[in-house]
Amino acid sequence: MSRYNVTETEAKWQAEWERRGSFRASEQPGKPKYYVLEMFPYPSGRIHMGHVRNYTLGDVVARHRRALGFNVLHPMGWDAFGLPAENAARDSKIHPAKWTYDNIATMRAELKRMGLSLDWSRELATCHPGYYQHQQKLFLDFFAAGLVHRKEAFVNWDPVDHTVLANEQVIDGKGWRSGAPVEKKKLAQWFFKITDYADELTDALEGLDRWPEKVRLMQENWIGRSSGAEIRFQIKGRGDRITVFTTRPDTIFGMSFCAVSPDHALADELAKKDARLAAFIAECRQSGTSEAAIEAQEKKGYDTGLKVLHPFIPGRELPVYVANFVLIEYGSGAIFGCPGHDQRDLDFARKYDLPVIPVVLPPGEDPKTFAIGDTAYTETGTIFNSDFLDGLDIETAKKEVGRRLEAMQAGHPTTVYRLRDWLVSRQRYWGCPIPVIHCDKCGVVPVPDKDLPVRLPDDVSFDRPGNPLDHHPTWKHVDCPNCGAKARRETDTFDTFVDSSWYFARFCSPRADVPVVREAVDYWLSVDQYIGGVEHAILHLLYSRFFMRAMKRTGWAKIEEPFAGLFTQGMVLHESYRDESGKWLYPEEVKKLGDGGATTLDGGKVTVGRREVMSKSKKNVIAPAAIIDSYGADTARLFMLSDSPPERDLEWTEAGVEGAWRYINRLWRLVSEPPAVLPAPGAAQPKELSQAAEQAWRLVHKTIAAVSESIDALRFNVAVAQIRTLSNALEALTGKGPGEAWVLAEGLRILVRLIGPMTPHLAEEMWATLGGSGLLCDQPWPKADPALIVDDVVKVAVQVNGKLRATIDLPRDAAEQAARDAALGAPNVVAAMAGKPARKVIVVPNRIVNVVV
RNA sequence: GCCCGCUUGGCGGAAUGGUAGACGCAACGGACUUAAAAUCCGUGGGCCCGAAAGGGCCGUCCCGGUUCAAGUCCGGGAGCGGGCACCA
Repeated sequence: MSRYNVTETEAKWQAEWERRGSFRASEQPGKPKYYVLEMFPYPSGRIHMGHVRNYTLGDVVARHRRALGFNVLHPMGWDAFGLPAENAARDSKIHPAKWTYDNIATMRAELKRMGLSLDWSRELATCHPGYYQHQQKLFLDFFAAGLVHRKEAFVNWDPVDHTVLANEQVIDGKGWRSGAPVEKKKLAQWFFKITDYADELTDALEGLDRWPEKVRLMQENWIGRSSGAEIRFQIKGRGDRITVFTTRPDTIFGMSFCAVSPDHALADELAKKDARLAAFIAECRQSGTSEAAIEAQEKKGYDTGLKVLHPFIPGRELPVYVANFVLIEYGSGAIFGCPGHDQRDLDFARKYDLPVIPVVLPPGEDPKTFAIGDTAYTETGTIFNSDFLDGLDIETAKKEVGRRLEAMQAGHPTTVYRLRDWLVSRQRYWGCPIPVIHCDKCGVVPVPDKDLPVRLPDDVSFDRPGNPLDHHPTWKHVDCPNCGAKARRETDTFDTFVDSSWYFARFCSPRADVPVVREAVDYWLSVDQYIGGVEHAILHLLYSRFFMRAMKRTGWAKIEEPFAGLFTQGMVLHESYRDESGKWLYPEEVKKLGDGGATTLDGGKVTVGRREVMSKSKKNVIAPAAIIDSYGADTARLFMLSDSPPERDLEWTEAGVEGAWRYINRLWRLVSEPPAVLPAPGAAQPKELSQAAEQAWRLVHKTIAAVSESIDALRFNVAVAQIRTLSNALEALTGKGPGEAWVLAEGLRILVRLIGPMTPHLAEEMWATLGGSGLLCDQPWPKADPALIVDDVVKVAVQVNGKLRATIDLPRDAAEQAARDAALGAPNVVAAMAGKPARKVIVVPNRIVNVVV
């Protein structure tokens, strides 16, 4: 028996595809294009199962679209800048570039063994000057267009490591590596003005109808548009005002205090003359920003002694506090407090004994007796205790207050956003240098285009904490391009999210000496199907949407939305194992028992943990390379596609892999050792088909239709099930009856094309064995014969009072009367009706008859 | 706290409001084999009646509703998971 030789076969076809350049893409005006993209990997060292799943999903789409006649672009690259390379440099004395390029070489080789239909000629790495020089150019264009600014901002500062930390790197208020309490420090940083697009980025979400609803919602919440009013309160005895943002201007008559953030300019000013206030502010800055810290933290305030005047109540003065719960980043960094209708304000008012005046009356409450207890009232109601607002509903009152504030020039309706400008400066070496120069005379001077790229120096050391670019003896010292005086290079590099915000555009013209070639991006973009993990639902996908708009503004593209279709795949899970001492064990270090338990290889006790995301720390990882070594890429691909719907998490199981492996061998046996001699391609269809052959032939066509639909909807697990149903039926053909050998041969030739996107190597091999000409990957997608996908006789269910009582055979599209008569004549139906007359009979053609008695 | 999603056999999962459990995994019974692996055939939601053929009742997290008909639609609740979070 000829066993399927995976290793040889897969290598053979991979070489053949590469030799022919089967998946090279080029612009072909007039041909419909299709751009399939999976989120490019970070070169961490090895390919992991998450990658395998991601790229397999994308490859099915790419190969299917190719077969449908689309001009497909399916590229691959490397998100190659980032911190792990610097850590490796520090810990193992390997240069970040070497570490990164070595990893890329390893991972590229691993990826190539998966048989992906990628255009490798377009490969790019973001750490290559050939990529990042164009990023620098884009930055300069954005800068010139006013989309970039430099400003002082509070950042997380690690006083031990001497570096800024991202929010994600602050755990419980402490630096993730040093463990030192993080300080909020004001530093000059570079920002992209993503907030300029806050409205547009929100509004355009609605048009992204091929994005998951969930991701659109997350982005909407993240941008956090909320409308309300700005109110400017006059400070008593001073010329200036405090500007406050509120979503509840209707509760203005319930106001009992004003509060500003400890980081507010007014607090700063007052602290200069008030040591106790200065101490209070310092204390506020100390305390952590973590969830737990906030939860535990009490509302605290410091009475500045200042008073503000109520805009609508002459003579009413209200105290001004500096309060720890007011955020400088949101709104104007100041609030008015209405304790009756805001829980935080209520907590604060109770602590400092401030008045609580209810101004929204819940429906059915008596205005004379209604009072606020420990819970602020935030629901709907009627305004009272509020002069000219009395009796109005909340929405009307908001409008009225807005109108009056405007008339008094004391405020106006406005919209604020949770979204903040994107801080892109990082005090890191392994990133794209920000191409500006600081000159004492000229200020910030952009690096002239002719001096690009600003290259990273190779000779850096990592033996000191902080930014190696800053420590470099010569790199930062340059002459001002403007005045020629001694000046200093910017030593910050870009956040790596900048690199990934436009790589999909660079893929359209990856070797161009400009960031992108307009004809190429105009032809290929937007990405028709983008596939990746949901963990990028906000940052990467939002930044890319901003970048596309910025590129349009600067003339590099004509569209706003980079990704027309988005699919977020589930994660790959595996059981975890621990031995008696609690040490994590790799799956290959345990022996599985039949009852779901496990032992160590020498019989020791093992605790089987729940299935969770594969992670190195828990050792519940399976190396893709090992799976490909023993089962081949097609097996891994088939298992991942068939076991779970792609959007859900997938549990990796040895048994499931075995199942996929068995199926591949079974298909191969059917093709290599068919039960009868198979007619060559093109043989005419026999005039007569046995009943079995006829049925199988109909199933072939039904399967074409069903699989096409399933793949189109990315329901690959269903597509695989449908193909298996077909192969089960073809397998049952003996090849002896009239036409059976022909149906078997033609059915297999179609089956091979249907499974081609999923198990491409096996499909090529079967195609060749079946005498197909050319490569399978160049074959068009099969077409279903509409006449064959409907049966002449259909099974119709018969219900009595909604309960199934019989199944009857009827000619397709039988007349209603005929269906009714047949249904009422079925013995079980007669019995179930127990002699009662049918009150009503519902006939759904070709499906069901329901008799109501 | 706010927002969102999910819940179907032992397991992964199928099912345009129309025969719940396709397809597979694990399991069990059998064939082949000295034996095992591989392979092949068969059984498979629960309970009940029947020797069998077959039939009955219950069943898609819980409670209620709409409908001739609900896993699917609507209202309420529980559990699990995710996102955001002192956002005024």
